Amino acid sequence: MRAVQANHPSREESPPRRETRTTQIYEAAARVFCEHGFGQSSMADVAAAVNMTKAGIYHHIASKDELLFGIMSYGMDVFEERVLDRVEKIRDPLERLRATIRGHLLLVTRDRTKEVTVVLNEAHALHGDYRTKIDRRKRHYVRFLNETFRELQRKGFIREIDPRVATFALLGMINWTYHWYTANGRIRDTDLAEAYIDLFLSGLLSHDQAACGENDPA
Amino acid sequence: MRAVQANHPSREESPPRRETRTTQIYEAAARVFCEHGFGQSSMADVAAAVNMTKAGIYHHIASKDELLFGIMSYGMDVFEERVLDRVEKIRDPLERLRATIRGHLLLVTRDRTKEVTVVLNEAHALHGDYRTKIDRRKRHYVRFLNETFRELQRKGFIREIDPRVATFALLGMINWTYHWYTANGRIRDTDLAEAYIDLFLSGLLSHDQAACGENDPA
DNA sequence: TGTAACCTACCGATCGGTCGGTAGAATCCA
DNA sequence: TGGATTCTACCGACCGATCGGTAGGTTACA
Repeated sequence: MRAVQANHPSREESPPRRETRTTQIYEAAARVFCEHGFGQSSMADVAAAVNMTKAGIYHHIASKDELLFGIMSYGMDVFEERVLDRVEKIRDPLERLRATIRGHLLLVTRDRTKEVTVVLNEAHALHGDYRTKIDRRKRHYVRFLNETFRELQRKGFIREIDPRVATFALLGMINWTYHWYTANGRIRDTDLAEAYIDLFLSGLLSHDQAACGENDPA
Repeated sequence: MRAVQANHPSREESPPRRETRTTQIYEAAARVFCEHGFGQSSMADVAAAVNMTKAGIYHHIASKDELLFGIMSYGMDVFEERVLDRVEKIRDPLERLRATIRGHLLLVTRDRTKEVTVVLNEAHALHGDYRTKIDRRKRHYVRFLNETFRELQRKGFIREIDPRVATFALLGMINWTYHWYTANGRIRDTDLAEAYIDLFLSGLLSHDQAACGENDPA
């Protein structure tokens, strides 16, 4: 009943999320949904992941759908708080783009917040109002990227390319990492971020043929 | 009983898939799984999509899991037949890469075969032997890309970069398109393919800036 | 003593899957 | 040629299990 906006963590509070039982449920549910998918996970699975009974967690949440929405809302909260809100303030569009790539990628690779991954993975499991609300926040980010590319183009930093193509190419590169990246593998996430920035801005081809030669000594 | 390998379309037959009832079920199921997700779709939904009863479709398939595996196998068949098998023969690594990007992207955007999308979307819904088999085929493609990047590097066409990073960046760009691309939108898929090739190889920066522009203000 | 947190026990609905049965086309044998 | 037989494709009815969710009691703490 009440839970929808009362219980889910509000945006004003800062990164160290208050550790209530409700947030524990959110976190555990995010892990479960992430591993098996929303449709394949039962509420009993979620309950077991927090060492409670199914009835017990229904004291804290209103429904399975609302739980998913709460998780995604929190995922978007984290993204906006830790990435979008900060980079939007950066004046220089090129530096803004670099900071965005870095911030967004590190958020996805540092697996603390499975909620972010759920946002990417279970978009089609949300319906109605819930879907609309999350989509609106996503679209804001897409528009921000589009606008940044347009500005870069106006100022002559980047060559002619459809901003939407650049936007979705970038989002694909970054968001896809949750399919393959493991934190304890051989690739450090900070290295990956810089490699993606470099790859996206300068491409893959050698610059030998360019007049001034390359400026990054490997 | 028998269905597992007897019923799913074999690889030797060419693109125009024989239109049996079984393949109709596969196609309809792929559409349903694609729209609502595997876990959220019931066998009754699948049955309704081919105008049959649930009992009726169980005459053609063995289980829901086997149906998913069959769909993914067919998706991989199509990908290998129409893309991988062809580009593997190309000698020149740069042209091979271009052809791969083009082929792979057009397969994802031309929405004839929802089976390919299911492979991308429902990987975690498969288990055991089924999972292993699909994963092996995917890994073959990843290795092919890795190897191509390594060859490009050896021959000096591309600059120093971890081949795995390049591989997954490329896969992300391409595979992510099914999240946003609509065939009847304003972007033609053939244009998108060339734009991706260009973006991935040459990057985003204007060429006059790329090489001699400012040093990275780290 | 009140209230938040949590439990056991249970609900109706739906799930994946199976049963016995049947219409109609194909096949076989005389 | 034609009746008997078999096979393919399918259905309505149903199964046990599990689903999301709830009613009402118990416990712990203020």
